[in-house]
Amino acid sequence: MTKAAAATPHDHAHCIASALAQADTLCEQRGARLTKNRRRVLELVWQSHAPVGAYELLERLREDGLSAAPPTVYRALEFLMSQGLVHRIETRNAFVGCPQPQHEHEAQYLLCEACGDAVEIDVGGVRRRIEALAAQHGFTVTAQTIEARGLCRRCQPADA
Amino acid sequence: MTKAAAATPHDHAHCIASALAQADTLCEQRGARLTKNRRRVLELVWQSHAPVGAYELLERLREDGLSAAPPTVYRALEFLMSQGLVHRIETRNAFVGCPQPQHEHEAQYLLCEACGDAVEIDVGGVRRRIEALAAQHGFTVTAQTIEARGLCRRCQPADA
DNA sequence: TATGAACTGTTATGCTATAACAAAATCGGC
DNA sequence: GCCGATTTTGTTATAGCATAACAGTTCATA
Ligand SMILES: [Zn+2]
Ligand SMILES: [Zn+2]
Ligand SMILES: [Zn+2]
Ligand SMILES: [Zn+2]
Repeated sequence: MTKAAAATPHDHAHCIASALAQADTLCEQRGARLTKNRRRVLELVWQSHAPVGAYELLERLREDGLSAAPPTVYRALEFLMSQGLVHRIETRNAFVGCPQPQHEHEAQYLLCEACGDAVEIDVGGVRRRIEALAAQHGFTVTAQTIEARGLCRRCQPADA
Repeated sequence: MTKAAAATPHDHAHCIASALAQADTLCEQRGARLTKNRRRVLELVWQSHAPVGAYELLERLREDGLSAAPPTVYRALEFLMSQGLVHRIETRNAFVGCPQPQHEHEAQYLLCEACGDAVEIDVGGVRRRIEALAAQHGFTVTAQTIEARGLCRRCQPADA
């Protein structure tokens, strides 16, 4: 790990297992093919709650002894994102698993600059507010990126 | 130009002149050194309202006959951003001039996917809403990136 | 004009992402 | 099961974005 451990201690094995199980179910339902590679990349993405770069995933794949090149990873990520199983963190050029892949959505994120964790949130109405204001400019919104950086609960300075 | 012309026809020469004049004044006031290179990069950034990549700026600098390498551009951009004269568009790895550099602020952007233009907006209260929700998660926000993509007024499909 | 601080030049390198094409696996109809 | 069409994967090469490191220059000011 290049970053500190996950901000919130918890049964992370459960996070991983749950994410993979959901992915299996969803892809089954949708007739999408969660192939071995794709599933493995998803599992690697879920190794932590901190977004992970494509080339770090590539290293992990290679540690498996697999033959892998950048397109291997990027294709898998493209598929996983198309299925809503993974989101891209624009301000980090990195990827993180989605805990709520059942319903399609764009995620909003809190990104801890100390431990690296990404927390997906839903700031109710914010997207609609932005769409409404955009409309006043004659602008039709099709996608939004909302990412906040700062310090998570566990990484607050001690004098808080 | 690699993109279509600016979405809104207007006296863009005025945009450029105004931006440079404001930059001169602000840097003067602040004792910041708006050197020749930095001023030239700012002028180049302002050639359009569409965010421009660092390497495109580099090309333009070289067309001036100047010796320039990537750090030349990135250093200038770093300075201009530190002075609030330029904002970075995360979802495009590109940079755009700020029309309101007097007061320090983080910008929110509408990005047209057709003509490339970036419109800086202020969605009142959205940042505070996000900060408030973050606080509920024990999260202290220090910076936010809010970028919406879609179609600007002039780029709407004809059947609208 | 000496001196330190800020800025710039230059070379090299690292990280992120995709193009292009060949090979293999998978699926559906026969 | 076999075959052609489609999808996925392998492989090589390259494009695009950003910074490290160090040397040289300019600038403010004492
Ligand atoms: Zn977990
Ligand atoms: Zn943290
Ligand atoms: Zn203009
Ligand atoms: Zn447009």
